[in-house]
Amino acid sequence: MKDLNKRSKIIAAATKVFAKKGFFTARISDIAKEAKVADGTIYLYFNNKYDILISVFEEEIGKIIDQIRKILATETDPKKMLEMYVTRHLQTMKKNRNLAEVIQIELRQTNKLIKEYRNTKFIEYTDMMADIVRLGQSQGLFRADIEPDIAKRFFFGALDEVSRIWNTSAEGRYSVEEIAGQLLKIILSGISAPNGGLADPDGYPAHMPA
Amino acid sequence: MKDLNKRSKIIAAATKVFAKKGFFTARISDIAKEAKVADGTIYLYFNNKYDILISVFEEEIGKIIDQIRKILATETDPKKMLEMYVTRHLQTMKKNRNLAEVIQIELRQTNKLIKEYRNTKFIEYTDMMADIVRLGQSQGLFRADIEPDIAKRFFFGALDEVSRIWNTSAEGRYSVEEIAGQLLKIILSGISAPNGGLADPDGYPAHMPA
DNA sequence: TTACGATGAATGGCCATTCATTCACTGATA
DNA sequence: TATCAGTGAATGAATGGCCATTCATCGTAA
Repeated sequence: MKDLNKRSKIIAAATKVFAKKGFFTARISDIAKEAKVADGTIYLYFNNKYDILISVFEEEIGKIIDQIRKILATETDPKKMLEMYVTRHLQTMKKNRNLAEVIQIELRQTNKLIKEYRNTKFIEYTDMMADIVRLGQSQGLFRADIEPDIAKRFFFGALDEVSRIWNTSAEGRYSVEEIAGQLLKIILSGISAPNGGLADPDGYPAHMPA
Repeated sequence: MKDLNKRSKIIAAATKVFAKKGFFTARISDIAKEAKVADGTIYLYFNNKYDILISVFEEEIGKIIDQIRKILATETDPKKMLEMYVTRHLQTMKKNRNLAEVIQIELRQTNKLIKEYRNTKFIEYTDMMADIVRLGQSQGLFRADIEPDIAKRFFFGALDEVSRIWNTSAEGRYSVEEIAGQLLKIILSGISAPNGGLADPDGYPAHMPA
């Protein structure tokens, strides 16, 4: 039987190598060397280079989804949930820079390479955020004139860009907690209902979906 | 004299091709064909493939910077300025999908390829946003406990992710105006001072830079 | 002895880059 | 006006290097 453990060893190695060199400049032989495995061995576990990338991505995002699901289950307050999501995301990306980079690459390149591939895992992940927003809205805690499906993109983009910076520049000026705190301030006061969810004194018209 | 016009023709072609195929899968011959020029001609104007990418990026970002500078000069209210920045950015990216994609690629790949390259144009662009935030803070309009240098990343990330979606999925559900409006709601109520910039009733501690 | 995972050298294709050659234009000469 | 070098841009076929993928072979566990 093929060694399941070896598969994860390769995935771990690939994550590292992709992060460091980027998908295209990474060589299969780099991954093989990092995993302490022969080049050919990789093809016993994966169809081709793209397949490795996708596997890395899905596996890792899957892990995060599970973790965050578990955490969110312990909470019912949407504001707290948002806080948990953001904090957890940033913590994970900080701890695992490589993963953060692979997400960046994958998100922006794969759909050009493999058109058939619909990134369900990623959608699942960001939809969790949209669901939290919806929950908050139904409780009158979040403003009703925000579209959850736009908000989720917005928030994910913000989180992603922040962790991109960690990896790119050596900007260690701010701690995870500090950044998470700042983002949460903006997000929470950005979507909170002005006065508990009744009228909107700022005069923003409520959004009407078509 | 070398034809200056030809240089821009190549840049335009490269923008298109990079956007469609991504930097790495784009072939020089693709760009040449798109620009209606021989392969070799490209090397009369650029040193190599990366050079084309960087030139595309700087040229295009440069244009946006000039435009936004001009627009901002007509305004003194930081809230309005923020609004202009966001709207303009989204409009530009919507009108020129290719540019949006090139920015994505460039931002996430080049620094792996060419370590010497410090992306000053991009920094200049996002710093404009940080400056607006600072201005608003000095006038007591924006909350003082937001770090402009974190906020700028956050906002840029959000904008960028939103325009990524335009290009990736065929999500034409929302109009530019609608999305800009939503983002502005979140951003503005996210950083506005709770009560005109005096005390902070929400109990957020003011941020103290180290 | 068999079966099967692992190996890594060899293959083949791709494509950035080069460069010998062509082309187009200028202006000097008669 | 016709002819002829001289100049430098433009061309695109050929080169060379790189690297994903393959597969003949090896080692080993049952």
